[in-house]
Amino acid sequence: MAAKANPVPSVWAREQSAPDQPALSRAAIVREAVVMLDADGIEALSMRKLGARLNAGATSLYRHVATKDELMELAVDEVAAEITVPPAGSPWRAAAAEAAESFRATALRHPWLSSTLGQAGLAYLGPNLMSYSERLAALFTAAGFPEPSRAIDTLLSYVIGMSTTEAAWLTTVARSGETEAGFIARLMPAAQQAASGHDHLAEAYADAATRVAVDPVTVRDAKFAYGLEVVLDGLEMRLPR
Amino acid sequence: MAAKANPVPSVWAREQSAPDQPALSRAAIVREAVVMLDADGIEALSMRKLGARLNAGATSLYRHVATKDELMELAVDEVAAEITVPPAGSPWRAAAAEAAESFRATALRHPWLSSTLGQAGLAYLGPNLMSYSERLAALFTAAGFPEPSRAIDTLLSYVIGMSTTEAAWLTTVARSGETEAGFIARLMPAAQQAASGHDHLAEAYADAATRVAVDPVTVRDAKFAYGLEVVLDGLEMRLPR
DNA sequence: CCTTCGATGCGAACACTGTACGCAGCTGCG
DNA sequence: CGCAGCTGCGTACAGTGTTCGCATCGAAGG
Repeated sequence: MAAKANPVPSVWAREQSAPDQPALSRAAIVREAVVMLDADGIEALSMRKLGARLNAGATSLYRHVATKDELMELAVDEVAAEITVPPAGSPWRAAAAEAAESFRATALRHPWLSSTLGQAGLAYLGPNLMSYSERLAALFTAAGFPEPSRAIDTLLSYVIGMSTTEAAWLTTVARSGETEAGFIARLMPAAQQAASGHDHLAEAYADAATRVAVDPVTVRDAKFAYGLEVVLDGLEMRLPR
Repeated sequence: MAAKANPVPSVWAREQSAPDQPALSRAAIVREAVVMLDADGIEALSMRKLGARLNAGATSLYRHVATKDELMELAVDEVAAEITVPPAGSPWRAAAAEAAESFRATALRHPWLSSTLGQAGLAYLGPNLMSYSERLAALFTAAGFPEPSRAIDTLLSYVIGMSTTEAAWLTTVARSGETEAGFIARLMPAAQQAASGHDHLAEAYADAATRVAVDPVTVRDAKFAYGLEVVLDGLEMRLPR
């Protein structure tokens, strides 16, 4: 490995020159990548297809983006701008809930976000992610948390975990071409059979099946809300009284 | 490649099936896949390399496994057997904490587990995962939770979210070839620069840097434990008294 | 004993992937 | 005008998952 002056070369250090928009630019590439990711999922994005979508050759993209991983990091930061956090000083609990719900909404709008972010650890340092973290830190500090970063990590872990599995589920459903309720109905026999011999599990599946048949979206919303309240209750206990 | 094109076929030259290794079987394939995943990470596992490791051609594996995705599902279920859950009726809170910690330990032992599981949604129905869910359901039901599956989903979301980012972090560190503290020290300048202008963030980074320089493992353990207590506190409030 | 048959291993091939390299053409500056 | 550097891209390489048809082989059936 070549030793380098800058210890950790970051995408964000290199600034893009021309802010105008000729056909091919980093901004245009990232924007189109997000469109493709949203439409066809993470494994449908290839440099060649992305290039074709931009009326460019595959290898032309490498003039503006060092590698595909870097492109993914840029795409994550692009959509991270959509996550909102109420200003510091807002009533804490409602504000935290709002931030969490905004994260979930963004993650469901871009189903590749959660898993990509989760697999990145803390290595993504894009400006939008940084400003997002900063706003969260400001909110929790103003609320009076003695260890705001701990509280934030807890909330984010819950939100990321729930959003990742939810997004994965929705992706699977979408790929099946069926409606969510229909897909569940088709999956049910296999699930029931796998659960045979496991009493609690079988019962839970049966319950879920009847409830979900009514309105899967509401069920998922309620599930997320339940866990969110649990975490917020736990956090509130850490606030100095 | 240098397959011995033996010019003089002889009964004696032909090596006999050695008993040293079991023939190709689904179990052997999955076992070796887990070994490779643990050693070199998820993107280093290819059907060809796995076949070579088993003294078999790449395509031979397809006699026992339908697809690589199916192989991953089998691998997940294989290591899922390592996660322990205390028997139903154990003191609830300690038992739940124990189950969560066992999950985390398994996820860190097999850093590909969390992300693979998260991306699968609820589609994995292997026997070990089912029995794991069943034991959790039994534990939470016995504890008296009115909606055990909700409580379980909450706890699991937190644990999966935290473990995924932690495993990703450790993978990144391992790939750098440095010690964890050393990697952090090298990453710090970039992080500080990215955080410039974000006051709370910069302070949080500075705090983390000094604390982590002492012992990163303890810091991560404490971080997980904090969030776990938060979630358990929130859950305990849902228990009828 | 010989024959048949299903299961198993595998070499070759296909359609992809990410990316390095070197050559062309354009643009803007001296 | 000349030239330097930026931009696009065709080609190529080393891989990937997976399909297909052929060879082998152990056991079962006559």
